[in-house]
Amino acid sequence: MRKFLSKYIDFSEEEYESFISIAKTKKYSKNEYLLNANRSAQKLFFVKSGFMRGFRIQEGNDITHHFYLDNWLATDYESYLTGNRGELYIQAVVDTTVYEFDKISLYTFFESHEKFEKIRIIQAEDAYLQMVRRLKNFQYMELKERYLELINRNPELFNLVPQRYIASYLGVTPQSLSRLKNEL
Amino acid sequence: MRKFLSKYIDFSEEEYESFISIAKTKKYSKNEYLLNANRSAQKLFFVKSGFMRGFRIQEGNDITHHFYLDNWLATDYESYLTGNRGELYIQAVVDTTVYEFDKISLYTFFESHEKFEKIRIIQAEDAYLQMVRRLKNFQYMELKERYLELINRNPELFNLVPQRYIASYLGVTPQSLSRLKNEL
DNA sequence: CCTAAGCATTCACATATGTTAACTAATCAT
DNA sequence: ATGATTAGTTAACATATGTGAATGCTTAGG
Repeated sequence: MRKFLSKYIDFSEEEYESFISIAKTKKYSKNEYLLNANRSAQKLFFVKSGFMRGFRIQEGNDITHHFYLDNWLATDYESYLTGNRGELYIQAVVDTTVYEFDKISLYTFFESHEKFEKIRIIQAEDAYLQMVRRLKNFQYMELKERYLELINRNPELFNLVPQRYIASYLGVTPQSLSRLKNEL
Repeated sequence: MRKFLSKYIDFSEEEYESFISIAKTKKYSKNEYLLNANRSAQKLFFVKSGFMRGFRIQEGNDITHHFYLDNWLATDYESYLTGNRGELYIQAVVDTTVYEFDKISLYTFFESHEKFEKIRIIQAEDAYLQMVRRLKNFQYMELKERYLELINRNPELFNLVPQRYIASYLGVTPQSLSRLKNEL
C-alpha cells in the first residue's frame, strides 16, 4: 500500500501511519464474500495479496463483471460512488488479504488530509480507463479479438479462474468460448 | 459553468473570475472539428450550448464513441488522461459554443486553487459511471434493449443525429438498426 | 475411496447480426 | 432547379452466437 500510494502522493511516515490506521487488515478464504449485492457498498478494499472477482446474478446467470488483482483498489465502485444499492457480489477467488476502509472514515480522513484525496482521482481515472478499454472491445471487436486481447493482457487469469467466469466476462456463453478455443 | 461548478465546489466571485479567465470562449459551426485524432488531447471543453460527437475511424468505418451534451465537460478523455495520441475526432453536430481550457493551464490553476481540483474527481467519477453503464449494456443486453434504453435516456439524440451514428454507438451496422426499428 | 455435483466440451439446431446489393428518399453543390 | 452524392430501407444469404441436450472429466464431500 505504501508503494502504491507513493507513486501518486508524497507523504511522511506519520501521515502514512495515520492513514493506514483507519483501515483494518482482513483475510478472506477462498470463495468467501467481501461484498454482497442489494445494499450500498460502503467499503473500499486494497488487495494486498490474492484476488477477487465481482459478479452479478442476472436472470439466474452468474455474470462476471470484474477481476480485482493485487496492489489495487477494489469495491463495487458504481454503488460506492452513487450510494445506490449494489448489484455486485465480490468474492475471493483464492485466499486473499486486504486492507478494508470504511467509506465514511476515508472521506473524513480526506477532509483533514487533503492531499490524500488524490486517491479518489487516481481510482476514478484508472477505473475510467479500464472501462473505456473494455467498452471499445465490445463496441467493435469480435469475440476472438476480445479473447486474444485478454489472454495477452492478463494471461494469469486463465490458470486461476474457471472458463465460465472468463466467458461471461467476455460477454458470451461457456459453449461459445469453448467453440472459439477449439477453432483457434 | 458557474452553475455546474457550484454543484460541487463553494467558491467566491473572484475565484470564479480567475478560473474562467484561463478559458477561452469559442464558437464552432456545425461539422467543425474541435479535436483531431493522432495527437495528444491537450484541451478540455465545457459545452455551453450545442453538442458534439466523438468518433474514430476503424478500418474505414466511422464509429461513434460518445455524444457530448451541453453543460458538461468534453474531450478525448482517454488521450487527455494518458497523454497518448488520441484516436478520437470530436466534431460539432450543431453550432456549438464552448469554454476551452488548456490542460497545462488548468492543472497549474489546480495547484494554486486546490479545491477546484475536485473537478478532476467529478469528471472522472462521472465518466466512469457512464462507461460502466454502457459496458453493462454491451456485456449482456441485446441490441433491442440497448436501443430502447438509449431512446429512454436520450430521446433528443434521435432528432439530432443521423441513424448511422446511433447504429455505431450501439455497436451495430445501420442495416441492423433499421431492421430492428422495423420489427418494433 | 466413492459418489454426486458441477464443469468443459461437443453437436444440432435456432436466432441475431453482418454483408452485399438494389432501390428510394433526402440532402448538397452547382 | 438539377444532377450528384449520401442516407435510410429492404431483401437474400453468410456467419456468429445462443440454446438445449448429451457426454465424459474433474472435484468436493461423505
